[in-house]
Amino acid sequence: MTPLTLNQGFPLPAEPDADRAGGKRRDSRIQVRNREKILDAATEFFSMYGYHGATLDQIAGKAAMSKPNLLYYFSSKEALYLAVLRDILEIWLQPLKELDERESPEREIGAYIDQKIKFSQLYPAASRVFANEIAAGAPVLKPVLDSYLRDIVKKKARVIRKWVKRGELADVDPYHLIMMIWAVTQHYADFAVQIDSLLGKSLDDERFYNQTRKHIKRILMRGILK
Amino acid sequence: MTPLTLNQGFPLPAEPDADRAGGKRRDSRIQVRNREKILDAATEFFSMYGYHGATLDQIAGKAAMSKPNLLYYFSSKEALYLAVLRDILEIWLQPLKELDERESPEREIGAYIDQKIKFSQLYPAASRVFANEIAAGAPVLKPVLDSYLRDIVKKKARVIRKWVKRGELADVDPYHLIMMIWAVTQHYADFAVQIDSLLGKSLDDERFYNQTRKHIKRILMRGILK
DNA sequence: CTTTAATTTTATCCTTTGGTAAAATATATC
DNA sequence: GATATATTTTACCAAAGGATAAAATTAAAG
Repeated sequence: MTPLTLNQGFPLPAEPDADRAGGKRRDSRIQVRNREKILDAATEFFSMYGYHGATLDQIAGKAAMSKPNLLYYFSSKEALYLAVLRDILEIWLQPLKELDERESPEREIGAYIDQKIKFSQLYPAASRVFANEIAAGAPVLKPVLDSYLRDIVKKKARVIRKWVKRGELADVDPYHLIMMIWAVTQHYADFAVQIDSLLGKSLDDERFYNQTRKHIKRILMRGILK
Repeated sequence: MTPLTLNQGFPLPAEPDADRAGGKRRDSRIQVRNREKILDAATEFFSMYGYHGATLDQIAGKAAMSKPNLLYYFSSKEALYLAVLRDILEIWLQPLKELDERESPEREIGAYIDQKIKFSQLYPAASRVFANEIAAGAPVLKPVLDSYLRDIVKKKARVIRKWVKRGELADVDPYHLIMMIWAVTQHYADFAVQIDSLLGKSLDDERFYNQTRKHIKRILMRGILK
């Protein structure tokens, strides 16, 4: 059970030293390296088995250390999960922040799609952890969605609306447009297995990656440009 | 742990009496009702916590019976999960099968989008279980994806290609098109929490449902029609 | 070198959870 | 209503898994 009760406010964006208890020594080389190894392993297993399904033994094993050793770096499974999510959210959200109303929508939205697809290519496991968290009802991320994400999206919706008003974009709903882009780009990471079954391809294949990218852009752009 | 080893062939489509052991009596009224209650409860919890995170106690509780009683109807957690997946796949796949090359792409693809969005509205939890299974690497469904689904999609890709050849559709890749439709329509079920955070709306709201449906169709259709 | 602090290992605990056994109760059939 | 069968409950078990304590080892500082 344990339906995750970490909603005690999500320190965002990434406060340095979020976990380490008191004011210990500074990040030793080994400290940094081990935390990274753990986070990588954790991302992999959380993405495969979800929060509940992943075990500290697996993660510790993959990170080549004992479970108590892992717990030396992250005080609990939940703390580790939280750290993973924080890292993901950071890179996941970055591209949206860059939408710039002073540029053309063609250029800006095109670049946005490119960046989102790139994220799916580079961090498919991270994408799945995120998807999992949301599908599970966002037990941990809910507060962030309700505040941080909400604000950014609202702001960017305004940018899109401006383009529409200027007549540079068809009359689309900004929110639905953003969600369509999210949906399509993330799909290639979250459903990679399915795509592999159907096409025998993955975004790792640079050829397929580019074909996918262009195809998505073409259809979406045709759909929204005037 | 227990990374799900049920890949011993997936009896599809839905063989009657897949689980019940020998040749017992026929489905009594109570048999049917209880199985249904269990499947509903299981879908809910699998969708929230994933296969590993959901517990038989939770599911049994929701279905208003004891855990051993549940195990009387489904021989194991895995068997239950499999039954849930089978039910989902059935309805998930149905609409695609109906794509008919003799009709216009506008009508057929439009209808397909409608049906997929309807599925997201009616069975959001089921959609999330499915998404979860795929994101987890499809430990159970992989064989089905590789055979059954693969064949159907291949067949329907041919239909789409025919439309392109006839000049009724822009030059789109059939596979990417199908996946875009899946991505966008499922997104509204799988990421419902996120949408609720950003918009305060869900597909349960008939108004929002229709707005979403029309919006998706408009953009996609503009993107692919000649 | 010592001494102190950081890191790792070993042993262990306690709860949760999938699953079983067997008794008890209900339901149906003759 | 007696007998057989189906359903449900109660009591358990063994394994897994998150977490802690404390000893052992390694690294750093003076």
